[in-house]
Amino acid sequence: MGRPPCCDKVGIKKGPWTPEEDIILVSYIQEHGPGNWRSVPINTGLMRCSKSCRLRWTNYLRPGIRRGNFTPHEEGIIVHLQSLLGNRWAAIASYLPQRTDNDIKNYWNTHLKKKLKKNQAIGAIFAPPPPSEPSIIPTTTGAGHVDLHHGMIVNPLSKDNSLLRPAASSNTAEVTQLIARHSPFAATDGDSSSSPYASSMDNISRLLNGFMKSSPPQNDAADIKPSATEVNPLLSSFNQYHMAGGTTLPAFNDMLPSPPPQQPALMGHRGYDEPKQQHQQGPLSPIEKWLFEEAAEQVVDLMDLSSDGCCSVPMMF
DNA sequence: AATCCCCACAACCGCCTAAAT
DNA sequence: GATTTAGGCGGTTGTGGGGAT
Repeated sequence: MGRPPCCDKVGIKKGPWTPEEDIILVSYIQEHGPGNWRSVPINTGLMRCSKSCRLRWTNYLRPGIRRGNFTPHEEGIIVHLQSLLGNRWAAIASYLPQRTDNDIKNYWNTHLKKKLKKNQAIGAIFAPPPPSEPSIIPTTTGAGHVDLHHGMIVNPLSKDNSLLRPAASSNTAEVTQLIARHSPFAATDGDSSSSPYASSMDNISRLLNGFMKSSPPQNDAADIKPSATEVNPLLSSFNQYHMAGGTTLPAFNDMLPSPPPQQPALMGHRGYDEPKQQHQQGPLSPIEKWLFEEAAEQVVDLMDLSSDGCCSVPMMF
């Protein structure tokens, strides 16, 4: 009794969103807040299905997301989390609050997977890994990882990830802190994607600037800093909305102490109470902790090496 | 200059889950 | 408890841009 596709109604527009549609959507959400997506096309007159509206918002228009230009640190985090969680992009994205699952997924598929393959090949020639090393990192192309609870290899692509879940989220606070240690966000300015259109805050402010001519020049950076709200009136009003809803647009560091699901306040707006099935909070076992920290250090270090454009050291992936 | 090919990414599709009825 | 449906997520595809020929 599958649910029929929501979008096969006649008259539903598909394909790339236009700035005009974005304006309509943003305006509506600014007024009503995200959620109740079914009513969005009805109330706005957008010829889009609700799903498309939600996707457009969560992946591109939602304030606080960065697009493109993944830093080596982010790459490291993604690679590591992917090895831990498998292709659970939403879960991975929850640890990179400024990134969307779609973006991470795309980046993985187009860049990181290739890197891994390439460097795996190089590694096979130059630097065979010690056999006893726990293979929770770039072991591979993500074809397997160690289930921390059961000490077994789990295929993340398997439909049944149930074994993995507890391990992956056994202590999200610690995981978050660990990642925070390597977090690029506090210090690094991400610049916005080079894409011509469709870039989150850039977009929104651009859209809004159409209405508010007096908008000051803004940083190219799409990253959210507290000051961004001062220069971006829309963002400010978004913040007001978020505040009203019990959330705000915190700097990444502000979010760190609280793990998912509460952690990424932004994530709340995705609607994704990510790891729905997860969050069995509990202390990391010593081995988990060791594995995780060890792995993260290695990945981050390696990513640093690889980002230097230095080829003298064989990389892990 | 024209054509082809490859890559990156935005968007769609279909399945799953949970909430509502 | 069964059914319906909105929302969420991961996989996949379509398309435009840029580089190679």
